[in-house]
Parts: sequence; C-alpha cells; structure tokens
Amino acid sequence: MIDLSRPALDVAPHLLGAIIRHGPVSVRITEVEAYMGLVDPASHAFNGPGGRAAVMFGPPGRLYVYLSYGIHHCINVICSPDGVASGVLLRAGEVVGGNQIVRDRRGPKAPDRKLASGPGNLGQALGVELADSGMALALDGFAPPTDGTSSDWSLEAPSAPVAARITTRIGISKNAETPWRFIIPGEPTVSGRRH
DNA sequence: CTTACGATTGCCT
DNA sequence: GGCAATCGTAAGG
Repeated sequence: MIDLSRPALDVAPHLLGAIIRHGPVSVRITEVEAYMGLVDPASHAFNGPGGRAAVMFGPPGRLYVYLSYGIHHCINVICSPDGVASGVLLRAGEVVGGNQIVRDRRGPKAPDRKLASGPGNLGQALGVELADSGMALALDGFAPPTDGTSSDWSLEAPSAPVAARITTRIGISKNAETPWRFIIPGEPTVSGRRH
C-alpha cells in the first residue's frame, strides 16, 4: 500500500508500475511528475487554496483534474496530509485493461504505445472529466469512502519494486530545472525525452 | 466584463 | 522543428 499522506516528491517514484483503473480501463503507470504546492512555483497550488487547485489542499488519495489548453484533461493523485498541498501528475502509462474502449476513445491512428502516452492522452484513455476532480481512489482493493467522493476509480501498488530514472519536468517555465520527473527506464510508453 | 494564458497534442513543412 | 486549436481559469481594467 502506497502512503499517499507523504509529500508528492516521496510518493512519485512509488507510483511507477502502479495500476490506475477507471471503470473497465486499467493503465500501468510509467511516467510521473511531482508538484509540491506552496513551495513549487510550477504547481497550480502555488498561490494557495483558491481556485481550481483547492482540492489539492484536501485529503490525500483523491484526484485533481485540470483542463490543459482547452482540450486535454490531466490527472493528479493528491498527496500530503489534509491541509497541505502536493500531487503527482500522471504523465504516461501502458494500457493493461479495457484495450478496445481505449482504442475507440483514442482513434485508429494512435500507435499502441501512444494510447496513454502523455498526460492528455492518458486522461483521454481513462475517460476522465473535470467532474472527477476531488473523487477518491479505492486503494489496493480496500473499500472506497462513503462520503460522496467515491466513483469508479482505484489504484493498486506494484507487486514488486520498479526501477526509476529521475529527470527534469516537461512543459513548464517556472522551477523548470528541478528534477522532479520519474520514468521507468526503457519503457516505450514514456512521453517526450527519455533522459 | 475583457483579455491572455497554458503541467498539450497532432499535423504541417 | 514550427505552429494552430480550444476553453476553463486567472489576471487586468
């Protein structure tokens, strides 16, 4: 069981190899980035708990979903204790369940390895919407909460430790030199640069 | 109220 | 490698 009440920077490498599921679709995570809230100018939570990132200041184990460039819905797993903001952006993965549904969502032109490669593509593969922001993940088969934050999302820790390579984050202008991106070496589903 | 901007992607040259 | 698409937010008047 992954302890999501720790800071995102500590949690991020442990999410590599984990399985996130939404309904019939399951994805094995191969690329993530940590966003560290109030101490990270690149984080949507940098300016405090107002606005779209307010949910990041809530309890860990929920989703923070945002719209990128008016088109793409990107998924974060919220970390740190209630009242502290940090989160892990899920950037890429390998589709391991619901392959036909993902193919229908992503269209016929996408190569298999790109079905969930890149944060927008991963979100589309999992069928995430803005309304999923704040929803709770059921962890490792444990029952989801009964407080209204439950939907059909779950997260399973990897069965064995997974190798991680650390790099700088992708697509940001602030705090861009900080090495808070984690990838599984050699994974063909990783988006962007591999070092 | 008005305007500018992305934690991106895919198509074009 | 360059760049347009597209819309919820955030910033500005």
